[in-house]
Amino acid sequence: MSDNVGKGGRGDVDRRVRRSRLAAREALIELILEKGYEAVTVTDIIDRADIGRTTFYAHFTDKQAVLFSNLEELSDMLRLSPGSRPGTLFSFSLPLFEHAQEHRRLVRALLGRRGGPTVLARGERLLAAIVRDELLAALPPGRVPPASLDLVATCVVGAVMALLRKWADGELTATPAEMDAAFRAVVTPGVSAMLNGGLLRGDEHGEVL
Amino acid sequence: MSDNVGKGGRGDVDRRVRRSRLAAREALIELILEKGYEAVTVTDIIDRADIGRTTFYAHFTDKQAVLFSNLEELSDMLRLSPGSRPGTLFSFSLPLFEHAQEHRRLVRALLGRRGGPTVLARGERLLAAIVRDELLAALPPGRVPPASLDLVATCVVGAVMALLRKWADGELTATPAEMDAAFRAVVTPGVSAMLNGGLLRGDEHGEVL
DNA sequence: CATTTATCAGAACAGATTGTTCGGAAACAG
DNA sequence: CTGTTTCCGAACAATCTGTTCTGATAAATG
Repeated sequence: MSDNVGKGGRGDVDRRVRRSRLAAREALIELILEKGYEAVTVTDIIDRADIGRTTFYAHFTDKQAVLFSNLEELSDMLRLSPGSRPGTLFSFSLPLFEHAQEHRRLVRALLGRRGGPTVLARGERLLAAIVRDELLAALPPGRVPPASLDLVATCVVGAVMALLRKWADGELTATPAEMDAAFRAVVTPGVSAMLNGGLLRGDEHGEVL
Repeated sequence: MSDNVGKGGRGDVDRRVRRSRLAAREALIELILEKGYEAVTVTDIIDRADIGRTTFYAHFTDKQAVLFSNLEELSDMLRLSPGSRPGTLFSFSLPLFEHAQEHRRLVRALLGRRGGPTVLARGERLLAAIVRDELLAALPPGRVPPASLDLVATCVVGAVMALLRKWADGELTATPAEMDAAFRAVVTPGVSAMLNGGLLRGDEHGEVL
């Protein structure tokens, strides 16, 4: 059950299996976009995918398992091109938004308002790891990582994900370049100041300028 | 049904009604913290709250209705003290985090990982309105609101909500003051630069525009 | 081509959840 | 005390879930 690829371990899965699984995944995406994740039932999926109930439960344990199966496709997308021009913070941003546009349909189903919360959480964790690494890498050599590094990373991830979500839902019309520019303009000055200069002396939350 | 307070419109609701509704709300919170929102069933609620099935559906249409009923308590909490010392951006931040700590249990149930996504969306909208107003107010007189104001507001809201969520889930241990400081340190420099200086000319690595 | 093997469909199933309806008991208000 | 409102308990149809059968069918193998 669940996700076993089969005996060979290779990509040489039975053609029927591939067909059934793919049908279920695509059916779920369509249905999410139509009704929202919560409202989709297993019965809906097998009806739309035109597969038997038995077949479904032979490959997936849950509705959620199908979702995760789809998520891998998306997470492969995220794990691309670190780019990493060395003086540039958050170089993942632009490629991320660009690829999101190419796979907009999928992104919308998974990350959008109609998508499930679990996927969002997983996406956040994924991105958080990337951001954390970049922050550590961008730290001037010799500096100890500030205690508030987690806080900063959380802010950054939150900002990116918020942009991505609102864009996927159509509440935001912007090109990838615009979103990248806005994100970077908001976040980069503060972050690099913290990395190079003092971390966060309370600057007694008074005048911020 | 649903949410009518009664004839008087005052707080003079029947004691039995008050009792039943409160019992349902508190039961839901407990159950969310135990099992997560999705897993909670109406049967669970009425069992825990010790009210009849009929009674439940007499007061709430849905599981979600109970959730929203709880949300009002929280949203009242957010709609406090604009503070608004006039040169200070995002003055809502510290009070927000402080009040979140006071009502941590509620915040965790509603906004945390085990909470429902709908509430989160509503909370975001609420916060987005506040942020938008503050951005417009902080704009130097005469300047036209940049086209990317929505993008910026989205980033800011995303950062705050991300902090709040991770903190509620216990994945982040920080005092309200620390969270406020981190949030402000990350976001404020970039935002005020955009408001006062040029909007988003892509400071090097972008050539956006 | 024939055989063996694994996958598939269809139906039927128990269990759980939802939202509704009924009659009678209890709490409330005047 | 009397009439009204709310509550409870039970029972209900409808839906969804996850499992289990049996027979059909497609694929891999010799």
